[in-house]
Amino acid sequence: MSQVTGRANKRDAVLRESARLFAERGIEATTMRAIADACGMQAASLYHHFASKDELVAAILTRSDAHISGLYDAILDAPLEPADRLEAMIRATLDNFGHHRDAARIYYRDRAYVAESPLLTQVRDNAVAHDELWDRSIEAAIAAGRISPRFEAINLRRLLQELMWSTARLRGDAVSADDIVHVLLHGILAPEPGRGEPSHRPEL
Amino acid sequence: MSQVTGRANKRDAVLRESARLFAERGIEATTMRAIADACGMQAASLYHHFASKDELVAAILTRSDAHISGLYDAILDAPLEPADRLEAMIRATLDNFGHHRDAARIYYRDRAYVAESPLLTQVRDNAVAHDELWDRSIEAAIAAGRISPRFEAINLRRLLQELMWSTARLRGDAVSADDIVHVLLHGILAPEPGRGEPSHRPEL
DNA sequence: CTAGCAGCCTAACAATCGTTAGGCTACTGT
DNA sequence: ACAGTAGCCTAACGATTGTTAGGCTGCTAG
Repeated sequence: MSQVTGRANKRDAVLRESARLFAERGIEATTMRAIADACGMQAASLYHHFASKDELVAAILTRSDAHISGLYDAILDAPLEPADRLEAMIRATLDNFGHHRDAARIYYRDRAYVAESPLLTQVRDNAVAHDELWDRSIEAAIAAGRISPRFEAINLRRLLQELMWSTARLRGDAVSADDIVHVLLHGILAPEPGRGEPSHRPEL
Repeated sequence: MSQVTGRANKRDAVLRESARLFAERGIEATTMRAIADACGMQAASLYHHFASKDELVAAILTRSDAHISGLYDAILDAPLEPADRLEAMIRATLDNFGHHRDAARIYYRDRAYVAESPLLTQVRDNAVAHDELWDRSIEAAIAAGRISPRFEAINLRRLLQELMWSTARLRGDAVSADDIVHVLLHGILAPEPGRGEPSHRPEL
């Protein structure tokens, strides 16, 4: 049981390289031979680790899904103000990008594939539950008057998701999660009368 | 002599249907046969209108590129305050989504393809010029103190572009351009004293 | 020591890809 | 009236796709 070095590492390498290629070029545009080349092996050898291309994709997305699901569960149990819960969910999503950036990009990019793959029913079911959590959180924040009245709940969820997911395409060190949260929140939170922004004094 | 409606319209139908499929499934994941099916014709018949799949993609992206380039040229010639210029550029980008939503999604999604296609050198050159305009506009707005000091110019351009482009994936009637501008601007503009909601009116 | 199997290889499969060849039909200009 | 051709068709091409078959090598459990 100690000879794990050359064993599980190769499988991880396949996962990592294929995720990178899927994210950059698309699932269907990335051939098994291209993945094998990136891993320094032959295409047929990939099938020693994964039964099919679909299963390889499923392994990438399932791992990321487990991570974000855990984060959402913790938020679900926490007693948070509506606006704080919303910020926590944004930060959880961005944290997932930090750990599974390529998986997030694949999920975001190849949505039609994700919607049709028979191996991703669990991921899709979780996504539905996550969407409902988003909807409830946004509606609560709206009810609490923390969101600009120009937005409707359902459209705002989709807009927020698109905006968040798009940042997974940025290089990890380019823009911090704090910066992204700052952009998103100060656009959707209703301005509080009599209170300026906590961090910076306005200057002109 | 336009008594037959299905004549010259067929080429446009191919452009429209293929753009829709490319945007939803990806260029390489969309086969010529799938495009032909969507147009009610045979795959080989597509080659009567376009010499190759690459040329079909190029026709879609070039048409969109011409539109956005025209909008940018008008902004370039207009005497605008830095923040107003930035808002005008955001609105121009969103306006392009309204007219060429699928093309924008293709350009945004299949970036690796766009970067390599020999038929898209003009589109790529224009994109470089547009990026430089974005950089200059952002730097000017920063110099004028209109942007939160937490952002660096180069990273902010990329962030803004990702955020804008991602909204092309939304249904056209879901979120208005005004709403998107509101989200973006109030996250990046430094708060102005004594004003609740800044409402700029840039003219083109 | 040796049987077994993990891990990789080469070679090849059927299916599908973008594309081409060639033919039919109906309209057009003269 | 008739040649030309736009617009579509069927059939097929070679290349590439995901995948399978079968074999070699070296480590490991008993």
